[in-house]
Amino acid sequence: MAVRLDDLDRKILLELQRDGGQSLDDIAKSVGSSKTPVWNRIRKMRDGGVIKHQTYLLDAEALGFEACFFVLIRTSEHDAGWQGRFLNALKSRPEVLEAHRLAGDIDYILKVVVANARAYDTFYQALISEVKVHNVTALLSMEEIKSTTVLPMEVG
Amino acid sequence: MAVRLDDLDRKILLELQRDGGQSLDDIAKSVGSSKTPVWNRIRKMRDGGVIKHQTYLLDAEALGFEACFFVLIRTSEHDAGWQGRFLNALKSRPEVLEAHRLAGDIDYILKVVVANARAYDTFYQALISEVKVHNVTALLSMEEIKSTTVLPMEVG
DNA sequence: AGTGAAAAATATTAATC
DNA sequence: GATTAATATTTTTCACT
Repeated sequence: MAVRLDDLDRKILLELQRDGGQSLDDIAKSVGSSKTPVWNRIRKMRDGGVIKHQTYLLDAEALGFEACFFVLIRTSEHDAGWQGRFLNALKSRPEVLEAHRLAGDIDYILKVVVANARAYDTFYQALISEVKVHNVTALLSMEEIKSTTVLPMEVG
Repeated sequence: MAVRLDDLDRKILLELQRDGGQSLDDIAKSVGSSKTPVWNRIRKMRDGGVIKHQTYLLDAEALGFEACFFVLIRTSEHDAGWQGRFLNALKSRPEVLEAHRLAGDIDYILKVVVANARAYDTFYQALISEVKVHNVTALLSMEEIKSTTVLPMEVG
């Protein structure tokens, strides 16, 4: 791990996460520094891979994505060929916003965002026809209570 | 919902999500338009709530957050008082990046990001001492296969 | 490593078609 | 509503401490 961060770095990261549209001047003021050091630190953290990228977060419902499912998957197949095909299937499908390989008796969890339950079923049928899975449980979100991308960093 | 989007709007949103650091000129070029209309549309979508906010996504592991848990919660209590306290507990804890109320026999799912398993246990003990829950299952992520905030929009 | 000023690039507004 | 031009802001570099 090459990049070492101090408290000022963490304050800057917190500001960038909180509002990525601020000017350097605003960030410098918030963190008690000035423009150039803030800029140098941001560049350092970007080059070092601490900052992955910059994006705009949209309102899924306003765009017609009314259904969010968490999908729990158990599989009996664990060979490399199956796993490769499964991973490719997940990566190629834009409805899959997140996918994790798990410890324990559930093997994978997915977060799938689609227009409605019918669209989920289409996704599901396509997935299981492409790769064999032993058991699938879909959990339907009724309400998004909280959603943030801000990591729980501690600053002095 | 007041905001009606056409194909150019969706192309712009896709670019903003893909790389939120591009200049208006670059976006205009990508979507086949010019600066001013792109800017007007972005403002309209921001004012209309389609664009929620702008942020920087960080590398959790580089910052020392090595553990990600999905937490499945069943509860026997469903009265308003309990629910209010539970929601406040989730919203006030920065380790909880996502929380959804579910349909079906599992009532809630959380995404919790912490430094390590010990930090998760601390979080868990604090949570259950604050609000009573019937059953908790923690799924530990071994590997993040995919992670994106880009919604699966279709453009012409 | 931080400060302040200068230069370059970009965002924002306005005028024009 | 799009295009181009004008202005204001902001980013980026640089010289100095």
